Amino acid sequence: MEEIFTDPTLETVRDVLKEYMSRPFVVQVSGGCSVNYQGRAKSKLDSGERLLIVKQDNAVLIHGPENYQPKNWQPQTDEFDVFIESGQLVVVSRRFNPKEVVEVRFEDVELVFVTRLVDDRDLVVRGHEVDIHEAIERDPAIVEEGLKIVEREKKTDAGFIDVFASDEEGRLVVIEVKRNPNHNSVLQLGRYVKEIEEEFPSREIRGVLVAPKASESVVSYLEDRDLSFCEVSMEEVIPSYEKFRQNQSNLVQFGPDYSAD
Amino acid sequence: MEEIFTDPTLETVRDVLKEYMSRPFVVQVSGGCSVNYQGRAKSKLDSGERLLIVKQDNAVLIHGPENYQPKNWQPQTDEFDVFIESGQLVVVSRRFNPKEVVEVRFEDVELVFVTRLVDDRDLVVRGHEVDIHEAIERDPAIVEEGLKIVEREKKTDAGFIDVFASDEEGRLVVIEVKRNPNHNSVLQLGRYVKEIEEEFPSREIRGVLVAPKASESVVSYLEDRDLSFCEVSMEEVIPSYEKFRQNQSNLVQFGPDYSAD
DNA sequence: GTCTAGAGGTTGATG
DNA sequence: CATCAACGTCTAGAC
Repeated sequence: MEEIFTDPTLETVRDVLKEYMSRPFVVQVSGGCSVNYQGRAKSKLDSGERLLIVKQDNAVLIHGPENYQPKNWQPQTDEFDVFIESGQLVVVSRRFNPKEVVEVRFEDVELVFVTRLVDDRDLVVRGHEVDIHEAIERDPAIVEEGLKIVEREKKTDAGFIDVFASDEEGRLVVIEVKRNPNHNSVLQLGRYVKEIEEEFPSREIRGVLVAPKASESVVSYLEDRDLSFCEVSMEEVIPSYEKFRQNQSNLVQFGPDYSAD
Repeated sequence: MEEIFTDPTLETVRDVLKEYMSRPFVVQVSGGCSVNYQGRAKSKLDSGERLLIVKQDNAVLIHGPENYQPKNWQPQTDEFDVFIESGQLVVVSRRFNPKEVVEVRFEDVELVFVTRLVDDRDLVVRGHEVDIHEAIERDPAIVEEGLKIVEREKKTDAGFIDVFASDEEGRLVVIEVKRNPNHNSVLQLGRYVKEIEEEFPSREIRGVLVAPKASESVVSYLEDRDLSFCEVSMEEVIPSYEKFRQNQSNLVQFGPDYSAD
C-alpha cells in the first residue's frame, strides 16, 4: 500500500493530498516551499527546499536539510485546507487549542510518497527521573544508611516533595530528585524545606538533592543554604537489563559493545 | 539529483547508505525495523514500520506513523556504521558528547529516497521572551504608566534581573519577564527582590512578573509574596507585520483570515 | 478542559 | 567545554 509520484504537477499533488490526508496514511511531499506560522508566536520561512511530512494522526512536520528539529510543525491538526493559488500549492494546517495555523506554499514538488505504517510497539525508556525515585524506594540506602521513607510525592504549598523521609537520627529529610539539577532545583528544595519547617516546627529538617551529577556551582549553592547533595549513578538506578531485554532475542544486546568507557 | 529505490534488497540499501550517508544528502529509508538507544538513558523499540531520515548534517530521525516527535533520534552523528548481520540491515549512529548510540535494525525496506535539499533561508520567529523585553523598553507604559527603565539585565548574586525600573512614586521595580511563568518564576522574582532590598535598603521595592498569561495558582503565589502580575498581550509585544512581512509579497499575508477570534 | 512537572528534552548564548 | 535560560518547547498525568 504505497504510492510514489516523481515530479508531479501541483494539481496531482493537490489531489493526492486531498485523498490521503486526514486518513491514516503518512504523506510526504518533497519540494520547494515557503512556510508561515501564526499562533502563540509567528514565524516566516522564505522559499527553500524542504520535506513536508503529514503523519497518520495528522501531525505535520516541515523539515529542512539539516537539524534534528523541524523548521515548522503542528503537533496535531484539527482542520486541513489544500488548494492551488497563484501557481502555488497551499497546504494549511489548523489546530484549535492552542489556536495555531501553519501554511505551506509549494512552488514545485519533486516527490510525493504515500504509505501506511503499522507500528503498535511501545518505546521503552529507562533512566528517567522516576527511575531514580523508584530506586530510592527500593533501597533508601542509595541515599544514605538508615534512611526511612515517610512519604512519596508529599504535597506542600510550594508543590510536591519528591521523597519525604527520616534519617538515622530521626531528622526529617526532604529529598528532591533531579536528572539535571540547576539553581532552580536548589531554590525549589529550599522552599520545600521551609514549608516542612513550618509544618514540623519542633523537628530538625534536612534537605537533600539527589541526582546523577551536579555542577560545582549548584553544590556550593546548596551548601550556602545548608542543603546537601547526594550523587547516584545511573547504573544503580536503572534496573538490570533482564527485564529491559525481554522479547529482544533477535537484537544485539546492550552490553560491552556499547559501554566503551 | 535524486534516487529512488522501491522494495530494494538490504544489500542495495546498505550500498546506498554507504554512498550517501556522511555526505550532504538527505537519505530516507522506510521499512520494518527495531531500534535501540543507549546514552544518557536507554531505550528499546521492538519491530515496527518506521521512517528513518538521515539529514545532510548527519542528524538522524526515526519516525513512527504518529506523533510530532520522533521515536528515536540523534541530533548529530560523529560516526556511522552500516552493515548486514543476521539478515538485518544495521545502521549505527554514534555521537561522542554526550556519548550516545542509536542502532536501527531493518528487517525489510519498502523505499529508499535520496535527495539533496537546498535551503539557505533563515526561519524568522517573533513572539519570544526577548520581544517582550524589547516591547517594554520601547514603551514601559505597557507594564504601567509612569514606569521608567533604570537598567536591563541587571546582575545580582541570584542571577540577572530582566528589567530594573522605577515607578511613578519612585519605588524600585524588579521586573521578571516570562513567556510561560510557573512557580519557579515566582521564586526567582522573589529572590531578585530580596537581593535588591539588600542593595538598596532605604528604598521601597516592588516585584512584577510580566507575561502573556499566568495561572491562578501562580498569581496567588505571587500575591502571597507581595509580588504582582502584569499581563501583556502578544499583540502589543510583537512588532507590526510590516517588517515581519518583508520579501513576502507573493505569500498570503497573515491577517483577518487567520485571526478568527 | 487547565495546570504542573519532566524530557535521552534541544538549542543558543555566555564565561 | 561547561553552565544556564528559553522554547511556537512537547507530552503525560492529575485535577
